[in-house]
Amino acid sequence: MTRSKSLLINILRNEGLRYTSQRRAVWNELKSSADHRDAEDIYLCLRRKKIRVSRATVYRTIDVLVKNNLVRKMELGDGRALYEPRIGNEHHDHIICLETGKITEFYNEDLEQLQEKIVKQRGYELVRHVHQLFVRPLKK
Amino acid sequence: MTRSKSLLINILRNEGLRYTSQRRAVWNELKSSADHRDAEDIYLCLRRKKIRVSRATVYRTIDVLVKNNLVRKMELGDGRALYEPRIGNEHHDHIICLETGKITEFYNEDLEQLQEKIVKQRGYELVRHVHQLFVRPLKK
DNA sequence: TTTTTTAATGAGACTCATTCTCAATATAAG
DNA sequence: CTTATATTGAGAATGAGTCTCATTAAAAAA
Ligand SMILES: [Mn+2]
Ligand SMILES: [Mn+2]
Ligand SMILES: [Zn+2]
Ligand SMILES: [Zn+2]
Repeated sequence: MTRSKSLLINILRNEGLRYTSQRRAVWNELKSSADHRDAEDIYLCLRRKKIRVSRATVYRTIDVLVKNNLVRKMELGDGRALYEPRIGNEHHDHIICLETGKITEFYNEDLEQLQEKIVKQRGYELVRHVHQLFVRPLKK
Repeated sequence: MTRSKSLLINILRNEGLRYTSQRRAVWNELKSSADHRDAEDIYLCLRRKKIRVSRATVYRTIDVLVKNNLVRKMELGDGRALYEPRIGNEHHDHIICLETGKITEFYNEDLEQLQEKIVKQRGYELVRHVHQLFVRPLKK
């Protein structure tokens, strides 16, 4: 709590930004999320908790958090972006069940290294990647 | 030419759809594309060639083509979807250069199989996947 | 071929997530 | 406490894509 509060303060200070109640609230909401959430969901949750914040500020704050690696953005192709906190949350990719909508996380070292190898071979350096596996439950 | 024309006719017939000049034009435009193109680009190219077609029809036709595996849809997270023909074009994934915007294609058998293994392990069957590597040129 | 049936089209209204504008407000420095 | 200015909220704007509906054109029927 104190840990991540000072985390946010430091990031804001570094960027020359102010530590406001809205930014604190958005980060609190996001960092305590178990699952992957969209901006509207965060906005509505904060409002329900009587926290005075606007959609614009939710979007603006999320941008700051993403830019500073506190939050990861993910797009599944349905129009709205999902977000998840990155603290205590190692890199992983996602399996999305087309039937239930359930999102499972996975991490595979070989896969990660293969990617690095593939881009290096072509004279590139890997900056980030998107890897999503859309699946259906196996029927037996 | 006759080959892919009858390809389109058969697909339309199968779906109980009509073979129209607009559908022919959109498919012709798309199938002869070397690179990855968005709907607006296709719309504008057809208009420039004096082909009478509307945006709505371009979108509707692309949907038919995607649904029938003549065209692949891809989203890079910048808001507009890109499309590429699938005939004479084996499965591949994409490397996107953040500096130049250049899109390179790659295919790696080990990677494809790893994905299958990963989802099977979790009781799923892989339906489709998105794999994009965002890179920067290696400076030496 | 001509007629009939019905799917397809075009123009533009609409949607919806996200971004922008700008006057009012709050933060942090002095 | 005062000042300078970054931040905020309300709602307008944006933009890719979808929808509506009157008109047009395939293609089946005659
Ligand atoms: Mn995740
Ligand atoms: Mn490609
Ligand atoms: Zn990964
Ligand atoms: Zn692949």
